[in-house]
Amino acid sequence: MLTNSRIAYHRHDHKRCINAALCRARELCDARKARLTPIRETVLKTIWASHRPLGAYEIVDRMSQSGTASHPVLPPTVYRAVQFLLDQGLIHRLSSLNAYIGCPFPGNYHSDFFLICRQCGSTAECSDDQVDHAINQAAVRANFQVESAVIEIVGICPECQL
Amino acid sequence: MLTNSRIAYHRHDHKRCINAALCRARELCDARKARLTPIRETVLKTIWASHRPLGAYEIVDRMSQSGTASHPVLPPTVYRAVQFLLDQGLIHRLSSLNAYIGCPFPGNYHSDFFLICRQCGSTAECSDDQVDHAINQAAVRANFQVESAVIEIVGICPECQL
DNA sequence: AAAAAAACGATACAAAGTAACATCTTTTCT
DNA sequence: AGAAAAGATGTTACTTTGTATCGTTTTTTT
Repeated sequence: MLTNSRIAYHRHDHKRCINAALCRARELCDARKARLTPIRETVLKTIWASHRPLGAYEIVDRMSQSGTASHPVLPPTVYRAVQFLLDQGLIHRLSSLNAYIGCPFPGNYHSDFFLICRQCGSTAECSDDQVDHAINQAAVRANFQVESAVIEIVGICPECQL
Repeated sequence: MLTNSRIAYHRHDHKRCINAALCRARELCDARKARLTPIRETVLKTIWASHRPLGAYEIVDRMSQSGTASHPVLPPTVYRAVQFLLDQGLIHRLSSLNAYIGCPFPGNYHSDFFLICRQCGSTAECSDDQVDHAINQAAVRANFQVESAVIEIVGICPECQL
């Protein structure tokens, strides 16, 4: 099972996470000749800077408040950047929260699901063959051709259980 | 595996589905002393009458157009009825669609996931121990305490594959 | 029949997301 | 380099989805 749950739910130097994510994003976009513009990078950084998934308007607010921009940041700007980041697989959307979270392993193709803490909001991403297999089995029995899946598990993370 | 996929994706007398669902709903609410009022019943019927999940405003529109009501049906009315039906387990919400669908086996406690056809919108509900088990295994390994899950699979249904 | 609780009607509003178009920047082509 | 095309951003206005609030009606309880 591939997961960032060891990190996501426990104390760690989050600045390193952010830096690593930005680095990796630059690498990937470079390789794909996709343009990771300043705005897109800032949106990605803003998302990563939060320990929990951020809604689009939270991103708008945080970017506006950070004061680094001369213009106010407007919704379409953020939604466009978010769409780019989704297309590049650098972030994921959590349907049940209308919110976005950074992908800890972009580039590697993977199916994914999320463990969302109801208490603190911390969210880990997982990729697991067993889960994929079980879903596929069920789909096959229903003669259903799977294309994509939204799997969002809500519960209590290890830290909040203490 | 418990599922209505045999029915949901194929031709059948849908009026019987609707009637059965309404009957079952009355039974359950009766037993629970929950009040299945005319409005709530109409909302449930409207949801069941559609072969695909319905958004709240689609319910508003269909109920308004059906002309049986003297007043126009307003959003809060529908949202309240929807909340009641969700509480009673008579319908489910599909987060990825912002839409609602009737539960084919209310009353029996069951975890559930959905197979949503990208083409025609038909959606089947499934309950499967293998899937539950795989998810739980993954959660245990992350020390995560599962409380609920949103599992929505998108793909192509048997009919639309032909 | 009176009091309490539950449901509903209506207005107004909050939150999430997008269409359209003008402007600016980067890339491409010659 | 300079012109043309493509891509990204700024801005306004709007659509869709979902709620808070409060007054009224209906149902239940006592």
